[in-house]
Amino acid sequence: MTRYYKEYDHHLVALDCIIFGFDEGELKLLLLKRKFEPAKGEWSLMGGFLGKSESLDEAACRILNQLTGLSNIYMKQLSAFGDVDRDPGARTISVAYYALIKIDENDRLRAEAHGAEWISIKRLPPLIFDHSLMVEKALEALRRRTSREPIGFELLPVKFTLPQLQSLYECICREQLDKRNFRKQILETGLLVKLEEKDKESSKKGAFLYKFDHKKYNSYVEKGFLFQLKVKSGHIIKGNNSILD
Amino acid sequence: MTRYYKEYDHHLVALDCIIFGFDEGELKLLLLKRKFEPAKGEWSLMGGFLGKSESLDEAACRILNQLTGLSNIYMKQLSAFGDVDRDPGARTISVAYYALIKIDENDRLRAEAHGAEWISIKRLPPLIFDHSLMVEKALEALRRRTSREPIGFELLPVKFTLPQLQSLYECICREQLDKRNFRKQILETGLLVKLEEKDKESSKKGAFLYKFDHKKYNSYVEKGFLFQLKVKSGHIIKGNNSILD
DNA sequence: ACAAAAGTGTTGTGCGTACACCCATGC
DNA sequence: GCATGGGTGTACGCACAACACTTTTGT
Repeated sequence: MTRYYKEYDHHLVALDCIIFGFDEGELKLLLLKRKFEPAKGEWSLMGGFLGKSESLDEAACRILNQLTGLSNIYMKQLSAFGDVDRDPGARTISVAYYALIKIDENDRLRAEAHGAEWISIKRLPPLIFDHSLMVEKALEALRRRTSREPIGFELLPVKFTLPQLQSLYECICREQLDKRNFRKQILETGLLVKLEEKDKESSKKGAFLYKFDHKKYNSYVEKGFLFQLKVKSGHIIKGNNSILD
Repeated sequence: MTRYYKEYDHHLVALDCIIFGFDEGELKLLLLKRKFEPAKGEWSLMGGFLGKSESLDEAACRILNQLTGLSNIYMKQLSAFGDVDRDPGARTISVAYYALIKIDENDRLRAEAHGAEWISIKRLPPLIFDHSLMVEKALEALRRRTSREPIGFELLPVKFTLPQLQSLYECICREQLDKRNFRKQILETGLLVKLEEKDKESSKKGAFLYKFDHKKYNSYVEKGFLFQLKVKSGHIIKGNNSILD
């Protein structure tokens, strides 16, 4: 189909996925040890190359699916990374995506079968190339988006407790929240449905389970209502003069 | 330098620039009529292709410079656009950047020499390919960023009046602002320096000129202070289910 | 009975919002 | 002298932040 633009350079285009999960009260990333040169054996994001007949979004979903077996996942483009020497293997433009997934046992096992591991963002190892930069930017994007959109639920099981939800928000925005204010604020939205069941995993008393009312949320969105959780959406980073957003 | 990844597809990578300016009380875009096929003669963003030995950021700056002659411009990456058929000329990945520039006479003349025109965002013509989508996303990004960062000053002359600044913010957030509240809020930041001079262009009485205190702002940023202008940062768009941010 | 986590209301205050009149100047 | 746009202060109400005790149940 190339009929025009013949005289211009062509480039490898890669996709890299920053895969967020929430488990054991910690925000985690799914990382893997690279299985090929260059940088074989070092920690890396899950990545792959763009094919001729797939869009960027499709390629990102394909790559996420390869590692996790999951589809229909919350996934957003983060940014393109295009420094000339970012990948020592070859000039490669990488488009990074971040994904939010609900970790469960199946995913965990499948990921481990691929040599992947869930690692807390508090204990990240050094990553290859510019992957650490991607992770940093993904965290900033996650924080900003959390203050505009109820995306926390993408990281929790369908049924979750309010203490769990609060703990997740505390991880994302890196500060303690007041239990009463948090519950009031989140319940006021009317987007949580209280269930009859209790979860007794983490306390003797047990905490009521809730689920997120996606239908109601979508109807709010259609009406143009804005969901705003008042949460620190991220500090300006010292010396952050990058041209990247 | 390609030593690895030989078996993967290579792609054309384009850059497209959404160039914002503010003039005659309106937010404007610098658009041009395409000079080559396909879609010759139609309205388009300024664009170009990524070369072998330049980063994405560098290429975007080069392309902006070609059209405007300007460098050291406020410019941020918006997003990569990668639908398979987005450009009928050939499979092309486009990375869009938005730029904020201070329109002055010189720029205007140079732009016109290239067949470019400043067009109000209220009167945009249809654009080629997915360029209208890019513009829409750039506007959303501009609105969000305006609420987090004092970027309005990038669109005004070095010396500007408060009525001018207010008018700019009103254009960006699409609502009338109260004069007294606006002035109070913006002056409270301590980031504006009042000059002795007045601008008499737009009123008999004349309005005092101010300049933005970049040094003070940078020192605030270093200290981690957050600049927050309380302005509508953009509505959720109905049916906006794109995977793109 | 005690430890550990869940659940529940009230009060003060600071910030955002609403609002109306005088001033300076050119024509 | 009048029309045009620039400049200024206050009062109210609401939404956010701070805060402590009771309940349940497993051991």
